[in-house]
Amino acid sequence: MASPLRTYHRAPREPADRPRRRPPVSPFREVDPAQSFPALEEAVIERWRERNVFHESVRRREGGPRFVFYEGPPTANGRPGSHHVLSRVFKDVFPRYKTMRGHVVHRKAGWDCHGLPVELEIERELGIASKADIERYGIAEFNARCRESVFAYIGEWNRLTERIGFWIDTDDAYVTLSNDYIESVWWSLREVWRRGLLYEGHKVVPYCPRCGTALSSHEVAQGYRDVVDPSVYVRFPVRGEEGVSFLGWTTTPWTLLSNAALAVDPDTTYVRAQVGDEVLILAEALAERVLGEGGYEVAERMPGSALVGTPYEPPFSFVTDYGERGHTVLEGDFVTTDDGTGVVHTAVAFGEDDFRLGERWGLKVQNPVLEDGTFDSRMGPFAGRFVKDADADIVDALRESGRLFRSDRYEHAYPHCWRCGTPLLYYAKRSWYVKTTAVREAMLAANETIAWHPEHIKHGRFGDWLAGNVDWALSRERYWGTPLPVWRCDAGHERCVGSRAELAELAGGAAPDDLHKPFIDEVVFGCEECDGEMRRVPEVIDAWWDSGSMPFAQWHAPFENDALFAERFPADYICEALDQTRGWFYSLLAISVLLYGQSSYRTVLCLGLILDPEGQKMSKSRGNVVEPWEVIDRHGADAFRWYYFTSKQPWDGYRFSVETVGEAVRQFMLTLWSTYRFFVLYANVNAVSVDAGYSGPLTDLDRWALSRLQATTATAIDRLDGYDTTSAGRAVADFVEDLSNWYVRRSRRRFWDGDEAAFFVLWRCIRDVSLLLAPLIPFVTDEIYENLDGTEPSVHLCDYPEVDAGLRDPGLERDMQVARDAIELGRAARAQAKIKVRQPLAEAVVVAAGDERAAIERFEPLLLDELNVKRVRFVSEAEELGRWELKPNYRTLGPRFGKQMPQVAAAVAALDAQSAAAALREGGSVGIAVDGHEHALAVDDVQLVLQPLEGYRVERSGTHAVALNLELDGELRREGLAREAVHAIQAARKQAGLEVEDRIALSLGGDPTLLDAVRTHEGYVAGETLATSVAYDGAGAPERVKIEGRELAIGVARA
RNA sequence: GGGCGAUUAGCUCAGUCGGUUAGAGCGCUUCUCUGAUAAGGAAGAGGUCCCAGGUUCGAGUCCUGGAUCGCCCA
Repeated sequence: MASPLRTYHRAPREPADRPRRRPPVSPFREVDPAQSFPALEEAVIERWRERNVFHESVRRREGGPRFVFYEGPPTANGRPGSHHVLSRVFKDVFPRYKTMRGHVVHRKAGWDCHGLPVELEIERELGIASKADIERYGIAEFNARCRESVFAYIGEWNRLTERIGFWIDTDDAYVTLSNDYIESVWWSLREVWRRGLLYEGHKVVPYCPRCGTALSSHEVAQGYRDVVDPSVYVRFPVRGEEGVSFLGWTTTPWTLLSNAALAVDPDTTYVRAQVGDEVLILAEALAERVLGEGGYEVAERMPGSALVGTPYEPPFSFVTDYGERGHTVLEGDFVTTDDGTGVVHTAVAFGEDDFRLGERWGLKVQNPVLEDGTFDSRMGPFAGRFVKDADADIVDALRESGRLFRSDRYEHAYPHCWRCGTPLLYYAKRSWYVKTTAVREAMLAANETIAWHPEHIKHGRFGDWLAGNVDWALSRERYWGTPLPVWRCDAGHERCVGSRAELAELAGGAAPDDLHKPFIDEVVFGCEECDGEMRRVPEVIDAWWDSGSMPFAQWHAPFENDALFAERFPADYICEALDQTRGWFYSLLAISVLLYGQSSYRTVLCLGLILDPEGQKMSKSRGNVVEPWEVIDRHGADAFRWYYFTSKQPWDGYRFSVETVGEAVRQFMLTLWSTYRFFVLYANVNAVSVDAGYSGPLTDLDRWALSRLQATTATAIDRLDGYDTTSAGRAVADFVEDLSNWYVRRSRRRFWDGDEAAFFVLWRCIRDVSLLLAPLIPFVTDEIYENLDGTEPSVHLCDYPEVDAGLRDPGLERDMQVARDAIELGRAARAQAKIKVRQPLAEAVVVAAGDERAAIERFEPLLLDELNVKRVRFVSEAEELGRWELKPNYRTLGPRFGKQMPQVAAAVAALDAQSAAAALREGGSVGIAVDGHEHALAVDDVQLVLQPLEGYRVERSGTHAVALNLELDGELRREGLAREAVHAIQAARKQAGLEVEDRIALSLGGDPTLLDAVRTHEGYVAGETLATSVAYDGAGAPERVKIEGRELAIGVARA
């Protein structure tokens, strides 16, 4: 009797010899299943170098539409970390994508060279710690060392940049320290100056006493830390009134040494509170909080205005001359009753409110603190001490003098120098400002033109920041920076120099070879307005102005390259971490609005922080930093990139470790790789060549895969256009999953048989996936492309796939989904019945009607095979398997009935479900009455849910269900046993160490029922196990297994 | 103290316009399959969708208040 089972082995086909449209792409290079991705990537990099792929990818698009990318310059004086990898791969992916979409994307690298961090590094190297030390050491020498140090790690940066596949032109990088760059920056400042927007002001500024310089607001923003400061309540005795004191409050006791006045709010109610035998004056609203409930009695109430003018005794008397109104109570509009006592201690030189109050009332500015943050010689025992360190002793002194009312600890965020960590002082200083407030409205308008990702930054963090904009504190009293190009004479005449030529002309010679300090300071010239001598002011500028000037300064515009600048302004895309909101994102916007009245970027992607797996920020001090090389060496750059691109929306931050990247490899990269390997393996085994223009017959499964590919392509394009790698990547990953675990699994036999259509479809899908993902994971995709196609020298020189509408078949995709659902139901039914898939069953009963039935019928062979059943029987009515239940479809009925929904639901429940279901499934309608009105419900208005009857092996989902007939006859049983035997023989082959293609002589023995089953299906068994002969004399064969309690002895020998 | 964001299974994350049975992957348990796979398939366990109010016929989703965490600012 002929076996009903097919034999799947065939001899490899001869290579096809018909004409091809393109060169043969087979045989393919063999693929190592245990390929090391890091090693593969190194090889791909080598190939990119040899073929000059990056530059070629740009060159080929010259003349195409332009996509402008600006590189936010990092500083190369430290090692790059995992967070740099994050921003660099996101900077890479969209330029790559746009290039494949036909844009020309020039990518000029840049390095940020100036600034305090660089100076600090040198100070550490030299073992010095103050500006005086630097000047002693020599500014020329110091700056020379800074110049070297900014490129100390450039080799490492370039190595990492190349290794992670960040394509950027590092050979043509802009550097902010070059004379050309500085000159462009000067030009920008001169433009600002000419419009009267660059001014020197005397303001209280956040000041780092260690670095000896003021900080801009966006620098201050970087350095808030939680600290515990003293919180002291101090008596300020009313002069001439024994036992009566104002009660003041401060968290900076060191400023009490220069107390100049007290401030009260004129409209707030104050009280004289009797506490024991003393009287304290403070705001009524705060009395209870400060003095305790019942701890005092109110002796008198008065408005703050009644207190103004009252003289008092200051807490210390080192300096007493604060002018006429010194040490009296003043009116202050900033006084609140939020905390403290409502009586505000004022020290003119420290604090913005204090300073304004002093200006308003003519208080004399006495600043007893030197620029290094220590008290000057007037301050008695505190002279020479750093102010913050003196707090405790000052509190002690107050306690001894009886002035201290209470001392607590107060935890709050206080700004620290973002580089050196020293607590900042708010300190009255002269400083240069750019009047950005003059263009605030223009900045807000420009912000409207920017596409922010995530969107909430636009009107949230960034918009708020712009709305509350203050003038940009531009100057730094430091050494290594772009010199502020302002020259001034003793009479105060000012000249801002906007170019080297202008400077040379003024100085009657050449501009210095190096525009930095100290050389620039040697340039002196005569004043045009008086006979004075013009000397440069000593300051350098905020390095953020440098980086924000890159749109023009990278080209040395406007001195040259005007055309280049014009065509590459503004940027289409920039990307940095979220902390640049007030950094580069701001400096770019502010400067371009000042100079050009528009934003210098159209789209900006903000990236989140890198956290460790516990959600803690990664920092050297915590020791939880993941070094990028660790990840790259272990899992590879593609895995690293893939993790960043697809694990979540990038601005939410990453909980990150080497292991989480490994998970990305296992989940996706290996699936892709083994699908690819499968293709190559069988293409080579069968010597199949693929015709890229194959137009022969295709199965539904083939057309399904190609349709899914088109849908995936459409999604990828749509999402990448929206700067969303996360859903683009996930969509492609879903497709690869379908390809691997459905298309390939369902098509295995066709691949064994060398089926031309199957090879074409799989080839096309994998090749297209390599194109779709090339911007995201540029290495492995290039490897795959190279092997499968190779028309171009690299995948990165290809066009991004377009959607081929002709291959789209949404109906087919829907039908396949229905069939897969039904198969899943059947498998669940098998699992429930505990019947192995190896055991064939006679029948699957499927409840389905209409489109669903058509879909399942279409894929009946799939169903038969997946469920290992002999036939499918459809029943359109469910009576046999269960009962229908009717539920209202809220989605359609809700909008129609609104408030009446509960009545509708009741009416639906009251219907006779079986007859209603029958009517609806035949396309009819059913009527319900609501409030006396008749309404017709169509099939979409209800959900039909099948409730299975007891005692059936039924799995159901919504309107369809699958039941299995579990009855086994002798034939089914024999077939099941034959399959079990094959399973056991395969294991024995493996055990015997045979290769998969080895032919064997098989001898079997043991239980007669088993032998009978094998005899019946001998052809099948022999075919499956590659047996050239089967003997039934193997009672003594070495391998013994039990199949359903019966013994089988197996002997395999290489034939 | 203010602004912005987040909070969904043990973990990492989806969840569309508000629609009534909230999903996936990983991990775990059990079973299964294996002639590509470090794989695949099935079942199971695992959820007060941070809490409390409110709007609504109906809230994970919208509104208000609060909690916790992060960032930014004072």
